[in-house]
Amino acid sequence: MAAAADAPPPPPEKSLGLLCTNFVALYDREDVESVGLDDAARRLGVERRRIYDIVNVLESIGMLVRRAKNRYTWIGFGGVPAALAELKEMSLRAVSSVASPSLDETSAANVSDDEDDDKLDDAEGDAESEKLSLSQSIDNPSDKPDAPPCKLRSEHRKEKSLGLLTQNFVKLFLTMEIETISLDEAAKRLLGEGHAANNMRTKVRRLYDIANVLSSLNLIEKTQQADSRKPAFRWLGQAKRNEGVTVALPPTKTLPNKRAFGTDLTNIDNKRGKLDSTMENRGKPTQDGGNLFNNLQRQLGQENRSDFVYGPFHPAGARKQEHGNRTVQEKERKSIQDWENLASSFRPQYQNPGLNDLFGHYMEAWRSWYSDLRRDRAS
DNA sequence: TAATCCCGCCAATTG
DNA sequence: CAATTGGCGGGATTA
Repeated sequence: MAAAADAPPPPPEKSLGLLCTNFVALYDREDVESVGLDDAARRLGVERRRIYDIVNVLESIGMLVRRAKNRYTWIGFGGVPAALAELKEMSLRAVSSVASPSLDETSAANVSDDEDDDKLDDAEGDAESEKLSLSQSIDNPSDKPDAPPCKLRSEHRKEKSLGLLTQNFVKLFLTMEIETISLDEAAKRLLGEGHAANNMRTKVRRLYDIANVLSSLNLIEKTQQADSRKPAFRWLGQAKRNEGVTVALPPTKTLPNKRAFGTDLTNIDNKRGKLDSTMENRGKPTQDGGNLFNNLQRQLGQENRSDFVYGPFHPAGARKQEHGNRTVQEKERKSIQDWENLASSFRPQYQNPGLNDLFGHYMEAWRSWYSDLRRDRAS
């Protein structure tokens, strides 16, 4: 019972969407590079489980990278373009079916789910390699002497992961011909052929979660399906079709173009819960120190002199009503295909896997030491 | 009532 | 083995 309760009563942000908004507001800062799960859970006042949900989808979008147990590296919105480009390319690549190269609809990324299927598609370009484990020989006390199509048990789980679902969901938007899609439809699409009725219900439930998070990031927006009144989602993010890349990211952070003074704190609204004081953002003087990733990004950004193009910022909670919209409504659509290049610049990084790994470990150590050093006030 | 989606049990995975 | 991850879906909330 240590007295001292300093931390202001952990704001009870319940909905995943708001939670995500707060999560971003909390870590999307120049001086942030490491994110600890326990820390996040504590700061946001929610159970650990919820943090996993957020972290998983953010990672699938390139805003975070897992560094170690309980530890993630914050990349921020700067990592989104690259991830999206990767996803887009990935889905375009998968257009080829089994044969007959001529005549293709280029429609839809085909991904299935269910029992067995899906060809593993790892996340963005970056060291990846999950197999490599020989110790994973827990199977087979009998039969299946050989089984080429035998998926690792471990993969089966990943196939249904929130992260993968998120990527597939996004891919859908990046390749679709229509601009709006309902969750039911999305679920149907993502479920390939195997109609499993009950399976679908679960899939949709997951999509609700994902949609909420993506909405809070302003990558999608809930609308009405053209004619019918079915709620649907519209893609707001960048990297659509073969166009350049438009951006509609929330303000705050990245590039000191113009210190947008106060005007941060993107958490408002309180649809579900009743009232909430929302977390307060203490203006922390960006003491900063070393920040490899952000620096790297800034550097690249400088090289491409493109900067971000902040689109209209949505109230983050703009569910449906939005009268009294006093936000700058610059529908300006600046296509910056340079992002594509930027994406390429990121990928190469370290060819040598071993080196990459080493570097990773080194970073991890450094990171934990650093974060440990400034474990926030509290003692 | 139907559309949403919070909550947290408990099974995989890791270390 | 304990701890960390995270499917999954019952059932509470809302629209």
